[in-house]
Amino acid sequence: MKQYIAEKIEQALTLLKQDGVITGEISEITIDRTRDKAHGDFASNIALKTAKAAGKNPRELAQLIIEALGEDAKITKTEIAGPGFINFFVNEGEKFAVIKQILTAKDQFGKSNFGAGKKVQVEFVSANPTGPLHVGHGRGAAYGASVADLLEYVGYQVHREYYVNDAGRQMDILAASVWLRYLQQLGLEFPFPVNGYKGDYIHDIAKSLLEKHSDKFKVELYQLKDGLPADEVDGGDKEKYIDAVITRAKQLLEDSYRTVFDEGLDQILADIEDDLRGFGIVYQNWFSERSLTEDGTVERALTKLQDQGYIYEKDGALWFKSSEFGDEKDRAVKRSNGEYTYFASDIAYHVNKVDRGFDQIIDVWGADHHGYIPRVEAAMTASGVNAEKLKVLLVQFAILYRGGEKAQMSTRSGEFITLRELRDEVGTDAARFFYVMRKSEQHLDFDLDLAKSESSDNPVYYIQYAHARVCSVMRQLQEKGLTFDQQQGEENLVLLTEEQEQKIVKTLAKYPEMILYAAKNREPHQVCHYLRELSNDLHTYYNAHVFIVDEEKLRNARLLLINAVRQVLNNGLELLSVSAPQEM
RNA sequence: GUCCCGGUAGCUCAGCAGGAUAGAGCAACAGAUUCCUAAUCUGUAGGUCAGAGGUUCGAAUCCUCUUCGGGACGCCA
Repeated sequence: MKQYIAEKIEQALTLLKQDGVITGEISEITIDRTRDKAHGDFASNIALKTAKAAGKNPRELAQLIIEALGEDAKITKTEIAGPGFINFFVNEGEKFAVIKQILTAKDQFGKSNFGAGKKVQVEFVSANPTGPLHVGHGRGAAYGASVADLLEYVGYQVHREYYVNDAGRQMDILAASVWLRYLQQLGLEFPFPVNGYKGDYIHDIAKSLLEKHSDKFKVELYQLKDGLPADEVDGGDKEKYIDAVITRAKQLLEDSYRTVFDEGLDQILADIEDDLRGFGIVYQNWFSERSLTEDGTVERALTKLQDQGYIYEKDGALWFKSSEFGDEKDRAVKRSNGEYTYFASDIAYHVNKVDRGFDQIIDVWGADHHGYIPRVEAAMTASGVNAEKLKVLLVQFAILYRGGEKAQMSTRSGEFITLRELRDEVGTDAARFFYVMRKSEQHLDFDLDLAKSESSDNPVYYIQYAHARVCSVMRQLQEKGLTFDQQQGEENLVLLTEEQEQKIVKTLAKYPEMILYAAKNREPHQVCHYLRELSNDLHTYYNAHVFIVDEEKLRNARLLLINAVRQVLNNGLELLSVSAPQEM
């Protein structure tokens, strides 16, 4: 309907332009749903916006537009209001059309082909596989997944990808940590490095390494310790110490180092994948960073930049002239020790993304990485790929609260609370919903007590209960030996004259617009707010009127309406990967 | 110092491709159940939209400055 009115106005304006009434530019046509019923159903400010170009006062122009609109069966009345708004009153029967649309389209209602099949890649989470996902990763996971799902919903071809940082120093630290725990399990006694990974899961990985390979990777204590610098506890540098341990591990283990390394990587990655699947997230691809180095992609990407003169050497390291492309300063791509930096593989990765033919590339990053954006864009531009295809979405931190207190640390291990612990505590539904409830660039206060509570204060329960309530009414109908006659309901929708019914119809009609807006702006929180509103409409209606009335026509019309509500609640919840229970 | 995000009711937040009287939820207070789930609903109260300028017929929304809070500024990832 909104679209329909916009088109009508466009026609009217074209007409006026032909007649020479309007000479200047016509602004974009916007149609708003009115807040006040006295202002009709829809309103447009087009006369206000175009007044200057037309050289007329707004009300005068509005009158001319209305005249040019002509008669229309769907619109019962138009009027000029305030400074020059045009208010539209829509035919009653026309408003109910959405109910039939919902029940015909079912779970397809709200979907569209706005994206026209364009290929979009969404990369999110991409946490280092050095340990289980924690609650800090949860928001990026829920947000990235919802954005991806929204885009798919409106017709994009979406490719979800997890970039696995399976190379680099952090992974070496992991491998060394696993090996040291393995040695300790074999009876070697030595203090664990200050900078090593100390989580319980490291012991588990070491244990399975021991089970699979027995003492194959065992060395004597002197081989391990001799000649190593001091760790922090002994007055040394913890960074230098752990690097020396890594070097020693590689020397002693030789080819077996990779086995130890992969044992840690594979187990943690399997855990992450399982965790995310449990969180309702499935990727199309897990992209290995290591593969970029191994197949020479990184080398080629850097050579290309070098050939164009964007790489230079300083202090034994290689630098990319990102400052020539808008970055604050130049960035290192190869360290003086000969290893590529993370940035080097990221250059290769982003060029690779574009090469794979995506029309749009979306990276979901933590807000603390925002300073990283200019250098990646600089690298893309310097590499001759279109940096405008990249859109980085930043997600602010989520702070967990329990009993009014911050609860970032896990009470048991003293480490960060894992995502899995969170899901166990509040459930996947609540976690998915709470994480996307706020605008992504807004800090999120995640109230664990609220997420767990089975009360109307909890928006998840509130919405799910609205869905269950409709199902419950339908069960009641059956118990009373009555059947729902959809056909008769459709024929009698005009009987829905109560204000709560009118409100529901209005809210239902907004769903597709809301979805499109949310997708275009990558704002899944819009869906949350919408679902709460629709649920509120339903609960209000429920309390004000009985649906299963004796009068058959009215009864079926009402049941039709609440079934439409149930369908839309179901669609919205499904989009957020939150379940829509039949009963609670 | 530079850059990013934020400041809206006591609290948590919507609204910000400019539009008509700034909205929810929680908390507070007052109510509603012989009736489809009270896991619900209704009502009351609550505001210098951080502050100051500017653009505009019109600003919470756009621009500038100030201020407060969070974050980022590595040969880490």
